[in-house]
Amino acid sequence: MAAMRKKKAVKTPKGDQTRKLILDTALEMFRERGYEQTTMRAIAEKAGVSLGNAYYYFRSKEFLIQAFYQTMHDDHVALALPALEKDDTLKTRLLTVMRLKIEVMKPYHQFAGVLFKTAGDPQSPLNPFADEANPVRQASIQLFEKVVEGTKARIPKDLRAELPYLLWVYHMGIILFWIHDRSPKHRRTYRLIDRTVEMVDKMISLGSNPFMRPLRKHALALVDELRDAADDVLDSDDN
Amino acid sequence: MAAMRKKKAVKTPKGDQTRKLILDTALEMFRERGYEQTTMRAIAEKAGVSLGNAYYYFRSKEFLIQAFYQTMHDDHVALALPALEKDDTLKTRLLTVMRLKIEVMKPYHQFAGVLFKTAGDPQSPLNPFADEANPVRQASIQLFEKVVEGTKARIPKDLRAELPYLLWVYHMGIILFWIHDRSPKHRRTYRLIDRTVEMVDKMISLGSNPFMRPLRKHALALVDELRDAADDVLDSDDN
DNA sequence: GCGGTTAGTTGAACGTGTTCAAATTCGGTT
DNA sequence: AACCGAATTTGAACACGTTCAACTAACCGC
Repeated sequence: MAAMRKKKAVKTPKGDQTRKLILDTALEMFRERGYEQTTMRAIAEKAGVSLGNAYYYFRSKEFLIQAFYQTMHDDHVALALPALEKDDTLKTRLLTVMRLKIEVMKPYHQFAGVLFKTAGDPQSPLNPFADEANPVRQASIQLFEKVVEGTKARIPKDLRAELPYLLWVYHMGIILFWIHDRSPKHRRTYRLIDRTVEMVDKMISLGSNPFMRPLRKHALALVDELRDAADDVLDSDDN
Repeated sequence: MAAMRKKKAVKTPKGDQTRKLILDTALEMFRERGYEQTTMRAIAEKAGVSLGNAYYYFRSKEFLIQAFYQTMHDDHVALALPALEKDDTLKTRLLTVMRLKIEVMKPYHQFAGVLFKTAGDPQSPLNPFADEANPVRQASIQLFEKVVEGTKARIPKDLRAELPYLLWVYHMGIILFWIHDRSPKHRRTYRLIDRTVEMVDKMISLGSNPFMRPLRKHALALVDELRDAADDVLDSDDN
């Protein structure tokens, strides 16, 4: 009941500055040496603060990953929103958003392997799938709401309501692929995006057809159930 | 080139015994207290060996997870093979295998959260998706080969060839769901299995239809590409 | 300016995963 | 029975993530 959801320990501009300094330093070192190779001590030293101070702003090393997520998302939105002004079909809008996401994450490719380390652990507070209330996840889904909103395509209400979430899951899948993708310039990922966006677009058209109503209802019910199961895990609080 | 793939350090019956002792102790403690809460020191102490000795048999704590995978798989096969003698349709065979898998893993539900912790990290030698040569994965796919082999259903060659792998991926998805499933007696997972096995069966029938050949080719090509991308990651060796 | 409350900062200490050189045991050979 | 090399076992040492009690700085009402 009385579980607090506050994350930021920042209360003053001074703290904001220190927090940013530590995060920037950490991300820079993650980029250069990877996550495991970067120690909290090294981050603190390079940032010119004490070890304990780093823990004042980031509850654990893993929380730096969440901050990284947040940063990536902010950058992504900053690029995507203006770009979305121009596109109008669902297909082009989705394509734009997906490509920009890869663009934004590019510098962190070798570090990104850890992103999914906690994704499967229901206990982890960083699991983006298991925590309905996770603000990064919320914000991320919101972007896909914008992708859907802006289209004139006729999409049934039930599907339209679920679509942002579905697209978000799809986008997580693409990121998972990208993490493993070693092809030069991530060509494979871009090709996969091209192909799958096409497929997604077709499936939405198909699924919007009145004839598909029963199947669609069935499939959406299944999706709901999957989501419920994942979200039910917020019972246990600490640890 | 000269990368060695040996995992077992066991050369004598004595070693086998100690290895088993350590593994059994570890799994028992994982069951009771979970993975994080169980320290290597505690395992060693309870098993009556030294800390270093545990590391002689298991390169790291994570490798105990792989051994756990292996154990689960062995148990699963031991139950599944006899059961498969009786079933003959693809649907019933798959249903049997899936239910037994959950049955076997049941005692480890709360520990199982860590199973997917490394699943997303391309670097990890434990990632079952990224290591084509992983013997546990091989053996696991083999079981699904048996599921497919035993059916008389007409399945096109190209699909039949890929099907065991596809079913294995499907089964990993179910496990991921099960990990998050907090419903009493895992009812939700069993229901999901019932539903999805039905769907899988229908999709195989559908996909086997000659009319679907172009779409099937297309989809299988995509699957191949996904697999390639995951497997390409075995370039880097140590660390 | 002063006292007090909160924000921010420090570094020592602890627990845990991991490594390693040295010691011990084992199985076979002479 | 003595010996040798390999397999096994040991425990101390190290590095790193994390915690925490104590300290300092900043701010606010008076």
